[in-house]
Amino acid sequence: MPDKPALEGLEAAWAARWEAEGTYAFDATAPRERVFSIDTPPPTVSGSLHVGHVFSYTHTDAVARYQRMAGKAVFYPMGWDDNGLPTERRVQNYYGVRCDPALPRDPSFRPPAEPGSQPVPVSRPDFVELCLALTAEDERAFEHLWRTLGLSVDWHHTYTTIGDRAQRASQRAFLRLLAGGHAYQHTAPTLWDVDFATAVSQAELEDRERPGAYHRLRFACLDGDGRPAGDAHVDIETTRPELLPACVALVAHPDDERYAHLFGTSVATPLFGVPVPVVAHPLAEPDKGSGIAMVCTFGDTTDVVWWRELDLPTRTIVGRDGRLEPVPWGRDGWPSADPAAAAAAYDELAGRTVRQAQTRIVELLAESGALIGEPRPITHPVKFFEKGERPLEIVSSRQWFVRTQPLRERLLELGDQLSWHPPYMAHRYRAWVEGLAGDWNISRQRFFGVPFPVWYPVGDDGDVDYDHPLTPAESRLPVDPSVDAPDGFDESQRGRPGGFIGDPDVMDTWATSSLTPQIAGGWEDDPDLFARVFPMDLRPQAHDIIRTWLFSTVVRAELEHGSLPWTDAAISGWVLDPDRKKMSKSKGNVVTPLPLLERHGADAVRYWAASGRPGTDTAVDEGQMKVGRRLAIKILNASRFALGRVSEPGAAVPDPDLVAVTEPLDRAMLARLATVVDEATAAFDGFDYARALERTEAFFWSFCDDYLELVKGRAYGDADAPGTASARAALTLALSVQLRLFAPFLPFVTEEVWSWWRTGSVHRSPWPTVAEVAAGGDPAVLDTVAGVLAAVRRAKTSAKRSMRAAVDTCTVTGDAALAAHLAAAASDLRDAGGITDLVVVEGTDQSVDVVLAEE
RNA sequence: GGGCGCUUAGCUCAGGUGGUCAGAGCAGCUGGCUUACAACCAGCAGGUCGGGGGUUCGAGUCCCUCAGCGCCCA
Repeated sequence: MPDKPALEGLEAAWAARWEAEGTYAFDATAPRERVFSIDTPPPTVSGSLHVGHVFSYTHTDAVARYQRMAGKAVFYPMGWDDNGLPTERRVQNYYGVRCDPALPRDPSFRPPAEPGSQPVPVSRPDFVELCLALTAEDERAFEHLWRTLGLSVDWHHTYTTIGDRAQRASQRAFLRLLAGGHAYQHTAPTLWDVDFATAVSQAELEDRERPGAYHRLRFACLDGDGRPAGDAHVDIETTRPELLPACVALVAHPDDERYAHLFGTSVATPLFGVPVPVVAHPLAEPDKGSGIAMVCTFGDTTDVVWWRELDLPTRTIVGRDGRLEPVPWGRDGWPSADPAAAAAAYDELAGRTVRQAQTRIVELLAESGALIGEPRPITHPVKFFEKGERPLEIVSSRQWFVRTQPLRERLLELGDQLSWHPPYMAHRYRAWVEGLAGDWNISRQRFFGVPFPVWYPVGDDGDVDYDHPLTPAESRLPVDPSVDAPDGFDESQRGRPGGFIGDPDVMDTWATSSLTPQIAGGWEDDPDLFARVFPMDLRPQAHDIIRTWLFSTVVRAELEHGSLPWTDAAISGWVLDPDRKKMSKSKGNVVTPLPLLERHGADAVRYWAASGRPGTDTAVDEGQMKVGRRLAIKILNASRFALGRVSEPGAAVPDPDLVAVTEPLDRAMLARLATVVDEATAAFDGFDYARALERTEAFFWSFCDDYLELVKGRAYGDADAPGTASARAALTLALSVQLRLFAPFLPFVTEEVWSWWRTGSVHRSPWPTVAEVAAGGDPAVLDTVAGVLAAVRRAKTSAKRSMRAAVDTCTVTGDAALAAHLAAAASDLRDAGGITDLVVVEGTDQSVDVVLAEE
């Protein structure tokens, strides 16, 4: 035991020791019922280190440490999410490169030393190499952070979301979805980000308010023979006049009297003379614009619904590059009353971006007289890719989908079966599942992801047969169809008639990370491990990704295993900046964690994090960290004092012995501690780490302030005296229990103190039980005595005297119970208060009268 | 527009099933070198628990309503 204990250096020393001794190693022989498995969120390693990581991972770590001490073999792996767009973007910016999948691999390729003004095109294999190299570096930075923070993960169980294991699991799961009819390929309206050149799923959407303008366009009514019906016309209002060539119908609400007479008739689009039907649908909003809308393929998601439900034709004009594509007017589903005029008008638009096309078509419409009045500015919600900067387009393209629509009822059931902490988070999931608008698009037109393990035959005529995909045997996985050839073919046949082509796409990042329990748990690769850890016990995550990560993981576990992936979901809040504002890179208020750890110490930062209640957004608060640091120092000092009392210098500290605790005051303290153990245990069982900490801490401070002061004198006494033996046994027990209660929160300082007098790690010692400290004591004894001691202190303070000042007489008035309490601990109270004469008077009122000795 | 959460001392927050629940820490103020700790200790002060209404013998604690803040989804 050091003379002057300190916190400095504990992190490095104990982190190394834990690693060397395998303190947090998972016992892979433990039966399932003794295993507690955690589906650790894999941090996006291409992102910056964020104090939010420290916050939520500390919550999980506290729970993991509790479960381990409670006797569970804790499966706590660490994953790295290196897959996907964030890594691509970081690599592009870091090296100044751009992936061009048309290029072949360049064996002599070296990345530019400095990013130049123009990105250097590189082949897909070379680009992927760069991604792997950079993420490896990022992973080391994260691992350093986690070790400094003291996460009790088993570093022998790590995984990535793009490594071979992840690819094998993702591809195997995909092949099974395909075989089971849960995955299908379809040319369908697809939300498309022009800048990223990729499809986007519903989960990645966000609405943003953008300025726009209603343009009032006049459509001529047609008679039964498709000729203009005199001057009859109908006006619609649209914010996207450039999509007029893609118009396939007008739609109004079925109950809208104004348009009822038009249902079933046709009208002609201005400029292009395309006959389109007027139809009724309840999603048309009578008080929006003129109440009748133009349906285009496709302007927004409502268009998609109308198109599907009303069985309308498809005329898409926006290409994947966000420009208007050529249109064969008068042929192939592009009817027009005057194809030449339509083509002439459209020639003005083709090749332009949607923005440019809008400007031009408004001019054309104005010239033709079809634009009624001036455009009317409005602001309205527009759909964006959450990472994108241009409004999404909806294009028609070939994509892989997972069928989620038929699962909705089952998914709601599963949501009900999952235990949510805090419970109200279940609403987020339910609302999302109930609002699902379509199946899950899992194709992404990107490069750094898990490829679809699929090829397509190329016919002798050179046409690709998408309807009969070629798939590999599971034993071949992982495969990269852009490099590997399908069974029965060789590489020379790639892209040739009679040969094959590989599916060029990669999977949505959620299609991979929705399998984290399977990837981490060794699904099919290590059946023994998998049987012991799956379904897992806990999914910890933040609330913003309930609709993505949590939802998709539930979908995959249901489709592959017919069960929930875990029993409990612990949803953490966000970390806000010190002014309680959401942190974001653009605001520049992101707090990085390492300086905080260096300034205050890991235990102190963990204390702050663990004070944030489950699900509650919490501000970065260095004040709380300072409190945590003081707590850690207090634990050092109080332990040094207690251990210095319980044995002679140099002698071993005796084992805690409840039987030796005979004094009522000592038993009272232990009885109080028993309730703390009870509350902390119950709180942890409900994943409420913050409550467990708060109870433990409150007890500890009163233990130091009152109990330690009260037993000081007795503990210094003759070792053979029963009172001294009782005090020493109680101190030993109380210290042992409190160190273990604090261990999940303050792993470094508790381990340090534990090492002074116990063998083994505090983190592998059993969680304290009520039975350890239940001596049948009456906690009121301690309350009463501490109350009188406080009154004595008050008297000294108000007399501006030192705490050492002697008290001539202390007269306590109270009922019989109070008198009994005082009698049981009178000697300790006199010692602690410096009281010469302690007088107890029985009476109905309660009071403490203190007469100080002369100075 | 719908859903969820929050609104308790200057600040950050606790307050399972309604009855010493009006609390803690920080900040503030006043004292004290007390042989574990001055990176400490002792003490003091501090709020009509967002507004209004209701249920009840009794409501931060349940119900309704209004207001503000935040998030999610349309």
